[in-house]
Amino acid sequence: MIIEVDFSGDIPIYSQVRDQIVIGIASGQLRPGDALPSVRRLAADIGINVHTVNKAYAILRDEGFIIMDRRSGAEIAAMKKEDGPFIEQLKGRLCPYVAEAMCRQMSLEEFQESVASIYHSLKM
Amino acid sequence: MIIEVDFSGDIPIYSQVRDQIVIGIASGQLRPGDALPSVRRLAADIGINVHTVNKAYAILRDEGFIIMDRRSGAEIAAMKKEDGPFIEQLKGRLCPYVAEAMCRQMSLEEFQESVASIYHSLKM
Amino acid sequence: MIIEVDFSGDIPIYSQVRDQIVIGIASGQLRPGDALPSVRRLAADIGINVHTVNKAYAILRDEGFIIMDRRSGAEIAAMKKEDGPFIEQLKGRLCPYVAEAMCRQMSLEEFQESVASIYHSLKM
Amino acid sequence: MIIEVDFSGDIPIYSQVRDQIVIGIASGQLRPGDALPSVRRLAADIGINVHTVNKAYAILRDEGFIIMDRRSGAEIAAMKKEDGPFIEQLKGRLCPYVAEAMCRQMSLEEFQESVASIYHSLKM
DNA sequence: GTGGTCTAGACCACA
DNA sequence: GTGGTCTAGACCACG
Repeated sequence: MIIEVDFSGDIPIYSQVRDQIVIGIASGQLRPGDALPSVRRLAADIGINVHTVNKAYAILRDEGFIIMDRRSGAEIAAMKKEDGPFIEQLKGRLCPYVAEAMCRQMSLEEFQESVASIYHSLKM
Repeated sequence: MIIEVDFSGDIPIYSQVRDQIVIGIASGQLRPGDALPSVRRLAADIGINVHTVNKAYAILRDEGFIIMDRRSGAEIAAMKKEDGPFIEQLKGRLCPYVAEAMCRQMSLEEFQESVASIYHSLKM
Repeated sequence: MIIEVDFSGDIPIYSQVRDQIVIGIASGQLRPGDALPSVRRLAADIGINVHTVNKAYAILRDEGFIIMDRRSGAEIAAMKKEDGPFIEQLKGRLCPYVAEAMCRQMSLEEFQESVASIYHSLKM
Repeated sequence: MIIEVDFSGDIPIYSQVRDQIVIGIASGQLRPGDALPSVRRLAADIGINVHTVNKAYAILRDEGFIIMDRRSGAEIAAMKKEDGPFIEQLKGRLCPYVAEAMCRQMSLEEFQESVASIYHSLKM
C-alpha cells in the first residue's frame, strides 16, 4: 500500500498519514492482524520525519485502529461496531460540510450520492 | 442569530465563526441580502478580536458566501448552483470520514441516515 | 455617457468614477469643452455620496483632465502632450503588471497585442 | 535579492513586497525551486512586521507564484502559461492607464515602446 | 526552526 | 460609521 502526502496543503502530514491508513483499512487493503511498517521504515519511504509517523501511529492507537506492541511493532486491530458517541461526534464534524452543500444548492439526494460514490470506490 | 465559539477546542476561532455563518445561511436564518454585523460589532458580541472576525469574513467572501460592500459592510450573497469542482473537492474532504465510519462497521445506510438527520435539522 | 461602479470590489468608488471619466475622454465620448454633470447630479445618478464625486472631480482637476469653475461647473480640458515625467511615472505603475505577465509566460508581443486591443476598443 | 519598501507612499507595504517578489521572478533573480526567506527573516531584513510579510506571502501563494511547504517555508513555483481569464483581467486593470495615456496624446507606438522598455529592463 | 493563530491597540481611507 | 493596514508581542502546531 502506497502512502503519499501533500507537503503544500493545509492538512498536517501526520493527519494525512492517519487518514490514508484509515482509508487502507476501510478499503480492505489492510486487514485486522496485518503488520504495519515500522515507524522508521514508513518515515523513510514517505520521506518525512520519524516523529511525524510516530504521531500518526499514536493517534491511530488512541482511536482504536491499531495495536502497538514494543516488540512486534504495530498491527491493524479488529474493530467493534460503535454506535452512540461516535455517530454524534461524526454528525458534529459533518455538519459544516452539509451546510455548505446546502448553501450551494446541492440536494440531499446529490449529497448522499456523493457519499455512496465514496463508499463504493473504497469498497472495491 | 447567535454565534458561540469554543475557545478550548482545536478548531480555530475564525473557522468556527465561518462555519456558524454558513450553517446560518443553510438553515435560512440568514437570507441573501441580509446584512451581517460589522466586524467590530460581532467581535464585541462574541468577545474576540476584530482581526479574527475579519479573517472569517474574508474567507466567507473568497468562498462566495458574502459580499463586502464598501458602503455598508457585509451581506449574504445569492449563490448559484456549482456542480463540478465543488463536488470533487467535497468528496476529497468527506473521504476520511466515510472511511472511518466503514472501519467502525457503519453501513452506508446508517451513514446516509446521519447525513439526512443533519440536513433536516438544518432545514427546519 | 453612463458611469457604473462596483461597490463590492477593492477599487475605491471615487477612483472608479475618475477612471471612467478618463476612459470617456480617451474614447471621445467626452470632448474638450464639454460640460460634466454637476456633483450633485452625478452623485444622484450613480447612487453614491456627493463627497465621493467631489473627490473624483478634485483628482481629475489636479491631474489636468478637467477645469472647475465655481459658477459654470466642470468641463473637459484640452490636454497638451506631456512627455517626460508622465512616462516615467507610467512605467513605474505598469512594471508590476508586465512582471506578472512575464511570470505567466506571456510574450512581449502578446502583452502589446492586449494593449493594442484596449487602444482600439477605446478609439472606436 | 534586495527588497525595499517605501513607507511614505500610498501603496500598502504587503503589496510592495508582493510586487517586488513578482518582479524578482520575472527578472530571473528568483527561479522556480528557489527558497524564499522565512517570514521572520524577511520581516527583520526589511524592518517591518511579521504579519505584513505573512500577508504578502499568502497573496503570492493564492496567486500561484509561490508554494508554501509545511516543512521548509516557501519556494518559487513553476508557473504554467495561463491565457484566458488572466488576459481579460489584465486588460481590465490596464485600461485606465491606456486611457490616460491617450488623453495625454501618447500614441499606441509610444505606449508599446514603454512596455517594451520595461520588458527588456526586467529580462536583462 | 517554520508558519498559523490570537490579542491589543493604533491610524488611515472610504463613504 | 465602515473595513483596511500596520505594529508589537505572545502562544501553539508542526516537523
